[in-house]
Amino acid sequence: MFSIGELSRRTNVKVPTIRYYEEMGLLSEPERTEGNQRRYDLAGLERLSFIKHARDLGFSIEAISELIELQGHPDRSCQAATDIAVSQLSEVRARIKRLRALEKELVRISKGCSGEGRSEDCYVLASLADHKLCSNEH
Amino acid sequence: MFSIGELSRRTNVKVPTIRYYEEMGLLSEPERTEGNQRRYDLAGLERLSFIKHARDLGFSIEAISELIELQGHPDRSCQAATDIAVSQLSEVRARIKRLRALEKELVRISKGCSGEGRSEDCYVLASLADHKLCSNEH
DNA sequence: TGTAATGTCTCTAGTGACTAGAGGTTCAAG
DNA sequence: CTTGAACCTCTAGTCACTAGAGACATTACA
Repeated sequence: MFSIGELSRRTNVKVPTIRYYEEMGLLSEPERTEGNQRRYDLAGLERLSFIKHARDLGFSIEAISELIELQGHPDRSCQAATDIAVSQLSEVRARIKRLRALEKELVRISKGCSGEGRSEDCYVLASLADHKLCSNEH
Repeated sequence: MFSIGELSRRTNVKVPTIRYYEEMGLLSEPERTEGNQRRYDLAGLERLSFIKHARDLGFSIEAISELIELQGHPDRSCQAATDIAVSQLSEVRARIKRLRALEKELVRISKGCSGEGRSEDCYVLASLADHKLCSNEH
């Protein structure tokens, strides 16, 4: 049995975040000491590790809720879990694509100005003011 | 002179967002009709286009504030503007890097499960539960 | 056993960048 | 002059936390 601080250290999830997950229903309410402090067991640790890992991979709290639901029903089909993972993947890919366009644009804008001139003539500011100077859509 | 709705249509920025930008100090308070409705001129339109473009490129409201500050002082050095653009660029690159790691991981996890089995044996769920199954750090 | 330091409790409010909705007023077209 | 769309302000909600206040519990050490 460990305290919330101990759990925090072992999972790298901050204490208030653990309490937040509990409030959101991702973690079931743990046992308490006589003095009302939370005490966790191994199952609690594993559950939190699962959540942490999924969050690190960018899954939303809602998606994680669904995944946990599934874990609780080992006999059910795991199609839903696969769907969630696949849709998460395509979201990540979409974000990458978008960021690459931004990167290109920012490189172009940054290169245009040495930072030595007066802001009146700054290419960075001009580029932002006038979309027509942009090389691609975004 | 155009109304807030007209401005919204021309810039593709939603009406409540325009009001929000005004509240945040990005847009100066426009003239009003006798009936208290906002009326914008060309300067207002250009200012909002600038903000929109910068937001699309991922600049924060705060960064945009600074850029607008600079625009208001054409005689000042534009080093600050360049700095902001460069740091934005490196942030974008960092995000891309991270997302690419996640992408790789999600591909691996998704491939591991056809979605046909029972959730008990699902590789997606197993991967999330056990970080050791991961191929890389994240 | 006493005490001090650290940890934990609940609760409220703040973050960023909006978005939604209520309830009321003004404008432009016909 | 009427109707309906657009506009006004204000409050509250979103997501996933984070920060802080003020009170209570636990632990380490003397």
